[in-house]
Amino acid sequence: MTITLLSHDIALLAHWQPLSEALPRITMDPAPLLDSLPAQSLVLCDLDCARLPALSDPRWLAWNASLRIIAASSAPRPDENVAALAAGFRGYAHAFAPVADWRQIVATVRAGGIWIGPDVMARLLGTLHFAVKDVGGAWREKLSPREADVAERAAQGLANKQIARELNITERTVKAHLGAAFAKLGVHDRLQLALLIKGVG
Amino acid sequence: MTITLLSHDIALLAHWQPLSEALPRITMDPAPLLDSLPAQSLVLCDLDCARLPALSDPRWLAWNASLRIIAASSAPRPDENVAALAAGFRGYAHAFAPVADWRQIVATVRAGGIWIGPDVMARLLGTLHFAVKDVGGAWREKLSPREADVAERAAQGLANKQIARELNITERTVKAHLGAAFAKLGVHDRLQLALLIKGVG
DNA sequence: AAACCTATTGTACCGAAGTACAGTGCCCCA
DNA sequence: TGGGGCACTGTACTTCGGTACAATAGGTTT
Repeated sequence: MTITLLSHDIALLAHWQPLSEALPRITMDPAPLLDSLPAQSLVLCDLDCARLPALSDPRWLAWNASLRIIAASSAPRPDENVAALAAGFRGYAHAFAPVADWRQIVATVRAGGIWIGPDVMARLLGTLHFAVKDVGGAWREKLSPREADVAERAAQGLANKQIARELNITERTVKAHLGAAFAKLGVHDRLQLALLIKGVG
Repeated sequence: MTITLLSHDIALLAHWQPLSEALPRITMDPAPLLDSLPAQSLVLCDLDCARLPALSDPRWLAWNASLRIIAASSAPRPDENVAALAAGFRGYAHAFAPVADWRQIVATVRAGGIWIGPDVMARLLGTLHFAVKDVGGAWREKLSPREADVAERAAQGLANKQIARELNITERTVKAHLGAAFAKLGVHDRLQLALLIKGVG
């Protein structure tokens, strides 16, 4: 099955080339092209494309009903991601993501699925009050109980001094536990620790 | 990597056989088996399996925290799908979906993703679009474009020096933008900023 | 023209975070 | 009876983050 590549960025077209057997279609005005594609066609669409309707444009709903369009953004944002999915896009990813990732995304969509990144999935789950807070909780097993206590609080935004008070230990001990946690988890500071523990980033 | 197949339906086990190099584990009581599997194991679990806990059973949360379980149903229903995701399952699909589809689902989950069908995704977005958008995009609108650039990178764990290099500005300017972002968003440091932007905590 | 927002940079300072190099005491396992 | 992991603490140090008090310049609004 051929893939239609839709972008005005030569570098991006080159990046995507390995995904598509056919040559890219060159067009200055994307709308008529989208209208003319056969049903079920797979399309990679660069959202930075000139003359592209806004995601809120109802035409996207029509196109996405007959086609399978994956959105690409050179600067992905969660809100744009959600808007794209709401507009019916089958996926949303960084335009210059590794080709291997793009292959995976394309394969998922081709199989009738929707590609959704961990970032947006985390928001969805959080919004739904899903009790999956410890999915990805492997970090805890790598730490001693006390280290986990400290790491958890640091990841919530507490200062060392606050953690010390809360656990009835000195700030020095907090630093010791945190340092050990950094080493064991392969991070360098509490922010990276938080992103790891919270399963984002 | 081996895949554990969990079903009491001989026909289904045969259907899944091509997915797994190893022979299926035969068990009458699934719970102990799930307890004993090594972390990160990939499991295909037939929800029609006898003696399986209900999806609301908290043990699923524990299992899904350490394993990667994909639910299969011979009669998929959207509500069951949502319940499965809420229980932490990494995917939900028709048990006798084509093997090619199952391969795709397994690949997606193995890559750390969650496989979600188009129908449920549409329902999720239909009901949650606005809530998610609020969580995900509100902060950006409160900041100037440049402040948002800096804040976004800080929330990813980059140091001021790295951000400065990336945006071709001095570290001082990064600090200025960050300070302004802190004030506008009502936080006091980059960690709280990250938690706010990432929509966690 | 004045007021305002934005983007940019400078110097200087303070406190928090993180690390290096220690030490003590407890418990468990070989 | 060691050795090792864990919990805890100390002093001293460096680096980073954040703020205070500035300045310059381009753009928009009133």
